[in-house]
Amino acid sequence: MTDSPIAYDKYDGKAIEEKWRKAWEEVALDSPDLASAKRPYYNLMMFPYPSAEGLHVGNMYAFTGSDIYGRFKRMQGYDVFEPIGLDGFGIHSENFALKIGRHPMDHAVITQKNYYNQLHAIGAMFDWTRTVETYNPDYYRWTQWVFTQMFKHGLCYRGKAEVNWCPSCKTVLADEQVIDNSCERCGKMVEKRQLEQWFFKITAYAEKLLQNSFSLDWATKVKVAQKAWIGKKEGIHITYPVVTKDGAKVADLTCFTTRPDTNFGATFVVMAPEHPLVGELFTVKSQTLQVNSVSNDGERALSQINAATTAQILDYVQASKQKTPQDRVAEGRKKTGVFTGYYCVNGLNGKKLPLYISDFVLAGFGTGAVIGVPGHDKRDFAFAIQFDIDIQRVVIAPDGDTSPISRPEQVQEEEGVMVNSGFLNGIPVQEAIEKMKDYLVNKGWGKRVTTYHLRDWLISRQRYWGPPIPMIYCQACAKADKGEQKAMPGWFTVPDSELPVVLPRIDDYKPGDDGVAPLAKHKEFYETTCPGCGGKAVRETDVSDTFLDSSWYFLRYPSVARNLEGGRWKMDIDSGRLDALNFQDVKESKVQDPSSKISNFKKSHSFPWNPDITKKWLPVHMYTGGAEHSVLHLMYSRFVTMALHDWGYIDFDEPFSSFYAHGLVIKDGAKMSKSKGNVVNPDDYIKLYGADALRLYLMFTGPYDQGGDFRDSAMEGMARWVQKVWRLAMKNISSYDASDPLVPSDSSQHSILSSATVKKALHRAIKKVGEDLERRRYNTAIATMMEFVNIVVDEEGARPQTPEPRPTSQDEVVAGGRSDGGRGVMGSDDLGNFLKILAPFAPYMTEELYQRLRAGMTDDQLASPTGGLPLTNEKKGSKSETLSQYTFTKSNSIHFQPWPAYDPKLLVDDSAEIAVQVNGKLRATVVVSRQSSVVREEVEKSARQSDRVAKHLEGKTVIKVIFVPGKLINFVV
RNA sequence: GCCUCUGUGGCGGAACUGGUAUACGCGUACGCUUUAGGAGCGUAUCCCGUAAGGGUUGGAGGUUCAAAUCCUCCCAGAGGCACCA
Repeated sequence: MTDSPIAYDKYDGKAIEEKWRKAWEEVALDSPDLASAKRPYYNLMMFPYPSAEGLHVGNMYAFTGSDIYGRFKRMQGYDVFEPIGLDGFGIHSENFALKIGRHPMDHAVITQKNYYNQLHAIGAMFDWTRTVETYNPDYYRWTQWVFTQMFKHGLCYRGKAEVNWCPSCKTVLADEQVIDNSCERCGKMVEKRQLEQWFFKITAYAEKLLQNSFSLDWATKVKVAQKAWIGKKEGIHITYPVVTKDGAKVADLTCFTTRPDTNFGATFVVMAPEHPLVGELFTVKSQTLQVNSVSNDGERALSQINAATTAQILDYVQASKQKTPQDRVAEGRKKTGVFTGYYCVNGLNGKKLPLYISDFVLAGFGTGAVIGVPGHDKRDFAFAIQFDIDIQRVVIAPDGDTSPISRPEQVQEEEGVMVNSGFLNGIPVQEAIEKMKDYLVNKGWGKRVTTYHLRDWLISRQRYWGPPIPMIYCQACAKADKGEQKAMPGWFTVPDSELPVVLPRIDDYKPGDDGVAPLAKHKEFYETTCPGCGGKAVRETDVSDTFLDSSWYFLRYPSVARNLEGGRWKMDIDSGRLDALNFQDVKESKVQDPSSKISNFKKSHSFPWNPDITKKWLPVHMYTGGAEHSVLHLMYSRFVTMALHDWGYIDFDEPFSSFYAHGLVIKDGAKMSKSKGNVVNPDDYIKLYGADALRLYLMFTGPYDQGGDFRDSAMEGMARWVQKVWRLAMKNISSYDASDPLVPSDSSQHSILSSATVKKALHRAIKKVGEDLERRRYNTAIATMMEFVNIVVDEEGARPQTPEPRPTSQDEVVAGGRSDGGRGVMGSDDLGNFLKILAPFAPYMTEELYQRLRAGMTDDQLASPTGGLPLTNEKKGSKSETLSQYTFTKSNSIHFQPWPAYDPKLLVDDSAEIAVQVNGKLRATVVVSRQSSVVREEVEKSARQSDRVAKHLEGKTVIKVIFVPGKLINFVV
C-alpha cells in the first residue's frame, strides 16, 4: 500500500468499458457455438424499432433486465444465445423518415449505426455476429417467402372489405392496430373504407391459439389479453319467420345469442342498418315499398305501409351508414332506430315481435340481428324505454326482486332463476341456457354456433417502406379462370428462385390519399411476366404489414447465413455495418437488373433457417418484452409459428416457451414519450456514470415487472455505490500478497481470510441474490448486495485511505488470518464470489476487478485501467514469469465462472432472536441459543425472565401460549 | 360498463407459504475530514409523547392467538376490452 493517488481510488467506467468491449469481442465471449452447444438457452428480448431519436432509457431498462437474466443463466452453465436486431422496416420508421424529410433507405443506414452503437454501450451480452434487420433483402426475402407459403397453403386471400383507413398515415390498419377508433401509431381517428386487400386467415387458428394459451408459461396479463382478443363465444343462431302485420311470411331472419334462456322474455327484434335483409325488404328506387323476392302475401303487404314510412326507414339506414363508428358509440346509451312494419314470430310462445332497424346492432358481429330482451340486457332495456316496448321479467336475480322491471338497476344479466318461461321455470340461468339450446335445436329453429372476436389479419399496406407483397396478377389467366389457387384466378406467387422482390429506391415514396401504393406509379417495378402463361402481368404494389416482419425473426437469428458458412466475422460499429446485401447494393442495382451478389446469395440459400440449429435452439426459452405487444406481435408470431409447424417446416407450434412482460420506466409520474418531453437518453448517463451504474440504477428502481421511476438524484446514489464497491475490492486486492492470486480450490493458502461475519453475510447474499435473479427481483438482489457491502465496510472498521490499525476482537478473524487491520477483511476467493454475483448486473467493473484479482495486479502501473494487462503476457516487471497464466481467455472471464454455491451451514446462526408477544403485540425480543430456540419450554422460560414481558403479564392469567419454533412466542392473557 | 393489476414514510420501494411493518436506496439535518468544490466518513430520520407508552400499510367491517398479507364492501390510480347480443 502506498499513499500515492493511484488509479484504484476511482472507477473509470469509460476506459474500462471500452477495454472490455474489445477484449470480449476478441475472444468471442458472447458468441456461443450454436452447433456444438450442450445446454442451449435462447434468451430473447424484443428487438427495437429504430423510429426516432434513438434508444431511450426505457429500452435500456428492458434490455438490461433481459440481459441480467441471460448472464445468470450462463453462469448456471447454459450456453446462452442472446441476439439483437432492428425492426426497422415499416410504417413507424417510414413516418419518422417522412417527418424529417429523409429517404427511408438512408434513414435506415443512419439509425442502424446509431442504434448499434448505443446497444453496444449498454453492456448486454448480445451476439453481434448474428443480427437481423428486417429491411435487409436477405431477411425480407424470407418474409416474402412466408407470404407465398401462406398463399400456397390457402391461408391468404384477397377480399374487398370494409377496412380501417388512417387518413394521416394514409394506409389501412389491421383491427389490432386501431385503438379507440384511432390509429395506434399517430392517434388520428380512423375512417372506414371499402378496399380490396390481402388477408391472412388467422381465424383458422382461433381455437388453437386459444387452447394452446392455457398451457403457456406466460405472464397472465398477456394470456388474459389474448383470450379476450380471440373472444370465443358459444351461442346459438335462432331463425325467425318475418311476417307482416297480418301474419303473412315474407322472409327469415337469423339472430345470434349467447342467452337463449331469456327467450320467453323477448319483446322485439333488431337488425343492423347494414343487414342484407334491409336491402331485400326495401329498395331505394321507388318511393313505394318494394318487397323483393317474396310471396304474393308479401305483395299484398305493399299497400299496408305507405311510402312515407319507407322513406323514413331508408333515411335512417343512410344516416347510420354515414356515421363514423365513434359517433355511433358516442350517442351511446341514447338509442335510435326505426320500426320496419314487420314482425318476427317467436316459436316458443307464438308472440309477434316487432322488427326494428337500429345502429346499436353491429353488422360485423354475430348475424347482425339480435333478439331484444329488455328485462335482461341493458342495451335492450334502453331501446325498449326509448320506443315504449313491453318489458318482461323472466329471471329472478339473487336479490329476490320479482317486481316489474322499470329501472336500469333491475336489469339483471348474469345469474338467477328462470320465471315466466314455460318449461324453464325454476331452473338456474346456466342450466337453462343449455336446456333452451337443446330445445331450439330439436325444434329445428336454432343451430349451435361458436363465434370469435378475432378477425382475419389484414396484411397489405398501401405504403412504400416494407417488403413488396410477392404476388403477380395476370389478366389473361384470370379471364381463363386459371391461377395458382382455384379460388383466386389470375394470381400467382413469385417463384422462390426469384425472391426477394427487391424494394427499389424511388423518390416519390410518399403515400397518397388515393389508397394506391407508391410502387403502383412505377412501371419498371410492376411490369413483369406471368409465371403461369408467360404473358404480360403485373406485380402487386402493396407492401406487407410490419408485424409480418417481426412474426418470424426469432427463427432467423440462430441461422443467419454468414455464421453457417464458418469463419468469424468481426463487428465494425463505426462503419455502420450492413449485410452482404444492403441498400448500397440495392441502390446500385435497379430492380430489373439484380446484381450478381443477389444471384449468388440465392444459389447458396434455399431455406430461411438451418433445420438442425433450429431444432436445437427453438422454441425460444425465454422471451422478454413489453406487455403492449400482447395482442399484436405475440399473437401474429404464434399464428405464423403454428402455420409453419403445420406445413412441416418446424417441429414446434409455439414460438416462445416463456414470455416475461417487463414494466415501463416512467419519469415525473408519466410514461416516457417525446410528446411529454420526458425522454431520457441513456448515452449521457453512461458517459457520466458508466454503463454498470446505470444498469444497476435502472434495475434498482423497482420490481422488473412493474417498471420504475427515473430520478437523477437516485442515479447519483447508485454511482456512489459503484465507486464504493470498486474501492473496497481494490483495497482487498492490494492487501493480498503478490504471490497470492485467486486460488479458488484451497483457501487455506490465503494470507487473509474473511472474518466469520463477512463469510456468513456472503453466503446469505449468494443464496438471496440467486433466488432473486430466478424470480427477476433485481431490486432486492441489489439491496442484498448493498447490505453485504455495508457489513464488510463495518467489519473493516478503518477508512480506505487511513490505514490505522483497526480495533479487532480476535474472534472476528478466522484463525490463521492476518489481523493487522485496515487492509481488508475478505479472503480472495470470497471477494471473487462476491464479484461473481454482482457480475450479471455490472459486467464491466466486475470483469476488471476479477481479472485484477486473478493476476494479483496491485501496483500502480498494472492498476491503471488502460494497462490492458489481461490481454497480453508481455508486461515487464517482477511478475513477468507468471503472467502467462493471466492471459485473458473466454473460460477465465468472470462471466463464464459457475454461479457460486453457498454453504447451508453458514446460513444458520448460533443464536436466534425470538419475538415475544403478549396478546399479539410485540413486547420484547429475547436471544437464545440455536438449540433452545426450537424448544418451547426454554423459550418460554427466557421470555418470562424479560422485565418488559413480566410487566405485561403481571396480574394476568395466561390462557394460551403460541409458539413458532425459532421465531416467536405469543402469550394470550 | 366488464376484465386484470396496484395503493406501505418526504420520495423509489422491502416484508418467501399470515408470525418482530418500513430492509435497501434517495432526500433531509447535524458533525468529522478536505485550501475550496466535490467526494468520503459518522450519527439521526414513520407519527404522537419528556418518558412510560400509544398509534400507523387507501377507507370500513370480518376471520385469527397473530393480518400489509386471507374474506366482504367501498374509494383512488394504471393497463386491457368494449353498444360483442
